[in-house]
Amino acid sequence: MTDKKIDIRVRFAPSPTGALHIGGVRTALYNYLFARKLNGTFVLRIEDTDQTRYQEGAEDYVIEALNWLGLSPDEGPHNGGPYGPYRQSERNDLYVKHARQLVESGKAYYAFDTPEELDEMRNQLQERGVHTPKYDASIRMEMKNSLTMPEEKVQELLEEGCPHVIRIKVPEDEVITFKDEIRHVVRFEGRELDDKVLMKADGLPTYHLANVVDDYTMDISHVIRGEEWLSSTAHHVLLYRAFGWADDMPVFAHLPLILKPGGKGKLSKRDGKKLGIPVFPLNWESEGETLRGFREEGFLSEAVINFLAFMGWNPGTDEEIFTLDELCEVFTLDKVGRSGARFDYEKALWYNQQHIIQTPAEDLRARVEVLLAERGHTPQAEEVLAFIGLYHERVSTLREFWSQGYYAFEDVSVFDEKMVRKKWKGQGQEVFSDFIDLVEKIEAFDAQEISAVVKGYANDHEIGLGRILPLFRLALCGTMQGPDLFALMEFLGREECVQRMKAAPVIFDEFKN
RNA sequence: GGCCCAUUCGUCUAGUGGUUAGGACAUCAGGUUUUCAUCCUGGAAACAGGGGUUCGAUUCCCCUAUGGGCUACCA
Repeated sequence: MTDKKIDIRVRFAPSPTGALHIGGVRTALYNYLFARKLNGTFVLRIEDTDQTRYQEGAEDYVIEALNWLGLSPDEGPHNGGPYGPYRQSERNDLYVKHARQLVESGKAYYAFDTPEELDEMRNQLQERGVHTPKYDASIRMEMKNSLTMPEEKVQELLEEGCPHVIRIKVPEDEVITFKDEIRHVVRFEGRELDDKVLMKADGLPTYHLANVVDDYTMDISHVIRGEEWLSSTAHHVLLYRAFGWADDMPVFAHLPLILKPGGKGKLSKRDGKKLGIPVFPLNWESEGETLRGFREEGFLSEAVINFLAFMGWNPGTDEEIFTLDELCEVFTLDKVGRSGARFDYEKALWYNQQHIIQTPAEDLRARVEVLLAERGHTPQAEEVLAFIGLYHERVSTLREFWSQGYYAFEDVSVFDEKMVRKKWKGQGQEVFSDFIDLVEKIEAFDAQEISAVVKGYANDHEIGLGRILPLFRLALCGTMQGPDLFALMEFLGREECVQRMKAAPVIFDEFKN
């Protein structure tokens, strides 16, 4: 390694082909943690070399997602930096220059084969019994390229604008080995590798070329990416060698993939829809449908981070709950695992619950207020805080503040019919109106006082709490689940409580019929 | 099919040449609670299989099986 690589520089390099999915977020996270831990630089680079898959808004989505998660890049297309531009579509001159250089030095060549000719080649090879036909050393001398055609002819074709690509000329008898931080030494034989396209017919580079040129010119010290890139790393190593940059190659670290919860294969963007779970950080509108994100689903970014960090990494201790800052302190590449991890939404919910509990109500307020405002409620800050207090330890997502506690702001819309039938009878039913009168007369309407009065009365009249309290709850909430009854009554206030309790018998009687 | 990577409870994982193989989620059973949740206690639950190496392998090596990735002018 030369001197210029002593600084830690890592990059996250998504392509703007849609919403960033959770596997990409995990890759970004590990890059970020690694950079922070070692006082390095975290670069965002947009790999938009595929015009056909480009999607409007995807780049903004990536940046918004990273910002929400707290993984803001130090350098990138939106905030610049000394190594710009950070969009590959704006760096094309660089790729063209380097590709030509490779052709001139004999490490790459022009190829003029049409898609039809390539198909034909593959078909022929398959007929000869080759399972995976490749454009490689064994066949390249039979194709239409600058290796097989006279130089004048090549020049002529180039000048008349004949569609062509540039392919790497893979050295047949070279052995490619490289050290992976996570998988140790990986080895490939040159004869197994195909002559990958470096520059496409549309004049843009493929991932392989752009990636290597950018990582080198941006002084990237560590390439931390998904395992799906492990195989093509062989080509990347060849490219570094061809350019004469072998001594400045970044360190590679290939992360285990995130797998589907139940089925086979890696987690895909479709799985979210199929399984009803979020697989994106933020909502993403596409073709008239909304793909749900963790944020909109009611997750705290810290919980998503914590959950993701533990998919393929662990701190080596029993501790499980970490903030982003804490993760930055303890993260190391050598604690990253090697095998794929199944996406477990249940565990994600648990992390979220833990983080919600850990977050002060005041810090939750803004997001809960949004939730309430969506339903037309704009209570005072103090009231929101009291509401949060009621449900703080009971929710797994922020959305559950509403689904569990809507009746704190609106009339009960659903009554648990089965429970009503079970409880609206006998002694409880007989004395219910006595309790309404009792509640109506409580002076200081706070949880402690209500509890004392109600319990005292029940005790004096030998009424089982189990007969009367469930009716209170059903009248006020419609459900048997919920926070402490007396705290809830305090929140609702005397007037509201009495009103609901007076209305209840009529509703309850209906269920009886 | 070929190449590459991997393999500890259902899931995420810790771990060591000699351990009662540890934790967490989920699950089950108790306890607490006016309910549910939280919380507490406890239970069930794993080293893929076969060969080696070794006094001894879950741990090291090989093979098989299984899983995953790649195999595009996509990244």
